[in-house]
Amino acid sequence: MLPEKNNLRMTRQRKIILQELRKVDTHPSADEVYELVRKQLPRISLGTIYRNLEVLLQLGEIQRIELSGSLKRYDGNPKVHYHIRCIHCERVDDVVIKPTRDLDYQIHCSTEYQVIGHRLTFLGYCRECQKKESLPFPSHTRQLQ
Amino acid sequence: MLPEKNNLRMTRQRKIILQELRKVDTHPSADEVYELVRKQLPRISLGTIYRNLEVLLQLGEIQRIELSGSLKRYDGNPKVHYHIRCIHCERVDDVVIKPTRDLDYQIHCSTEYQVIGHRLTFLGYCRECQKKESLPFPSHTRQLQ
DNA sequence: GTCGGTGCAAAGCTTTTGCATCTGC
DNA sequence: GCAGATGCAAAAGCTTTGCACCGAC
Repeated sequence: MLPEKNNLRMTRQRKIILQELRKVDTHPSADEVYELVRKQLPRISLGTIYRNLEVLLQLGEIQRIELSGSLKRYDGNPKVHYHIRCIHCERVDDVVIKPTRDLDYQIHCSTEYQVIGHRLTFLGYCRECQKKESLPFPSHTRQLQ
Repeated sequence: MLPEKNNLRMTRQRKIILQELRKVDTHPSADEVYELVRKQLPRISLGTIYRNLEVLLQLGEIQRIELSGSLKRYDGNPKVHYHIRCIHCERVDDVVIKPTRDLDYQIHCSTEYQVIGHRLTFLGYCRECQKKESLPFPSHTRQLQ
């Protein structure tokens, strides 16, 4: 869905924010998007970043990942897919398995909710963090934050 | 796992916070826990709530749900289970299907992550919100925040 | 020309933290 | 009595918002 269809304008700022998000696979936070976009538009404000991320989200052009500790992360890939997050360094990667809607139907039947979809995020330690000595807790107490 | 095992003390505050969380199934936010506990301990501070929620989380006595818009919600049920969230009123309910670890193994094999577990949250409209006229967006543009 | 968008700065909210005092054990 | 915990208040994020000006269509 394109901005023009909703009385929205495709400004330079909006275009470059989307462009940068499509370019990376690091699932950046709003502040990281700000830093990326600032290389091309040094005078852009963080408020503009937030406002445009919200617009692009509502248009379905991007996704928001909300399981990452304190801040939200954005994903330039609008297609439904799953993520895996390192609970040590907070890095987020895409997961390659194919999403299913079977579960949604199952839940629709067992609750009174009108189910729209689901979010599935795996948690674990990434390759780099597995090598580190200083993992915060022994395995039996590891919390799935 | 009990506080005593970790050089931690079972203070009145900590005990009542856990008690209140076990009592409700509404997945309250930190501020809502504060309001619940204040009925019994009017002089407790919000800082104490946050510190204790963090301790109880690390002990595995409670869980934290982080998909709920701006603020985090807490669940007094420490067992692994899934949630469903209303994307209109932000209410969170438990889902009755049995969790599986098959997926974790599958992901472990297809990524370089050491997988610890997963979080699965369904999104939709609760019974009350389905009745409301003013749903924010037509169905084809509904975003899975 | 219009009205949506921007930059800037201030405000808003949630969460964390420093510190003196208190209290479980 | 000691170390962990608390209450209070201030600070620290992240995010939103008011407003005057700008620029896409």
